Amino acid sequence: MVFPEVDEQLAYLRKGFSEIIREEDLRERLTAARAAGRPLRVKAGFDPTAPDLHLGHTVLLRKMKHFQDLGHTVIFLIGDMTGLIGDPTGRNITRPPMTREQIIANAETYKAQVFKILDPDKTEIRFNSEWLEGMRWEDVVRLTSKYTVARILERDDFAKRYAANVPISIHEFLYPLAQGYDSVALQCDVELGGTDQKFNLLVGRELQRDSGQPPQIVATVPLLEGLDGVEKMSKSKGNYVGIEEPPAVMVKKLMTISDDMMWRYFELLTDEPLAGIAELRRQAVSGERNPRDIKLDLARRIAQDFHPAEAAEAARAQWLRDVSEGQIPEDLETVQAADPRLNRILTQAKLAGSTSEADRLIKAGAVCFAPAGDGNLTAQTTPSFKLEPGEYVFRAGKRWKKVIV
RNA sequence: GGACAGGUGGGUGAGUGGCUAAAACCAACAGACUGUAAAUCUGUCGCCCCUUGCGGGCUACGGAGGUUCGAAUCCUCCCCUGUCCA
Repeated sequence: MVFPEVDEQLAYLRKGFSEIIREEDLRERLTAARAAGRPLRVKAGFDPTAPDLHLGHTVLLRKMKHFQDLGHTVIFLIGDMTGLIGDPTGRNITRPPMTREQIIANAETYKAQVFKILDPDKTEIRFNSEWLEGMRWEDVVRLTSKYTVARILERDDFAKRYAANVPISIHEFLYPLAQGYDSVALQCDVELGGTDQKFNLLVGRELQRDSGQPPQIVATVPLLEGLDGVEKMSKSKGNYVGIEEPPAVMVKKLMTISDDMMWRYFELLTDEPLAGIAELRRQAVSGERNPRDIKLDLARRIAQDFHPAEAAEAARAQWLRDVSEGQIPEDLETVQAADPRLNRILTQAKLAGSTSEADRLIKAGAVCFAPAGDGNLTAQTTPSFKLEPGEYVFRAGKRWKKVIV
């Protein structure tokens, strides 16, 4: 195995991490690995419950890929023990433990998604139940004795919850230890994770040192803000772009980010070098290029990571046509409506969640329609307005449907 | 084991017998303005019905009962959370 020069590797790896603990150690480890012709073992852990990946996850996956590009081995660790136990943290929701079958099914879903970015030949997929499941009570107690309550309470989110009198269950203390133990079991050289994982990642160093292994290098990636630009991207917040979404949806969603956010997306989600990003930014600020076009190009590039180039380009063109020029979109979903009253049509077409909501939309002037083929949409603000039978194109706010009445 | 505090709409959080479908803020949705971005302004923001009216009905403040003409608000029991003491 031949690896690039250490300096070259370091430069390639550095971009996109928010912190590397410690960079000198990484240099040393890279040097030793190169001399021995041995790839580094780089681990990142994933939750078995969320096999629906979005761009937020890809920030980390992209860094994993970068290690692979340099010839190193990446361990995609699925923390299935958590899933087997069931996590009662969420207050009102009792999350039932997952069955082994579910976990295996989730893992398959992961593979399908993750290999859009990672190189399968350089990826080991592992489950932490492999070593955690066989531990005896005695082993677990010994593991817990390696850490103190005071130290574990240093973890930011524990500290905050403790201060705010928000419950913390004992088993939550066990997760950082389990995660750290994973590094011991896998003899990791490097562990990657989000900045929110820093504490857990550092526990791995302690436990490795304790068992006579050189402590792993810890590298954290920033958490990607979602489309709203404020909260971190997450499915439950609805501010996400899923990597399995069609290119047109990706582009449409990405175009709603603020101009400020797009530089961050460039940095974390594309391979554009920092100097290139700075140049684009200059062009936008100076008015040399319309920021919209730069954003559109960003959206296209991101879509292209998960779809063929032609599809991404088509999505870009479609956005311009549908959204920017305000034309009636093509390929509208067609729905049958049995009741000819306007508010019923909206609920039947799922343009509104309830009749009450439909009434509100209509009164707010958000609804207009036209017979199919006729480009002149007319607004209608009477909820019980009855339509003649026929085929119509409907718009409710930003959403469109074709409806047969 | 004992004493105390608390559980309200997607979130934070007011409200201690009728004026409360429930303040305020956030989120969300819509309209205006734009590059259908952001920001800003305006409106909406439980469900259902119609003759769409500042209309009518139903459901809602941890759970189950009770008091009352009337309860998120008072009482009883239960469940959950936190604090202090042991």
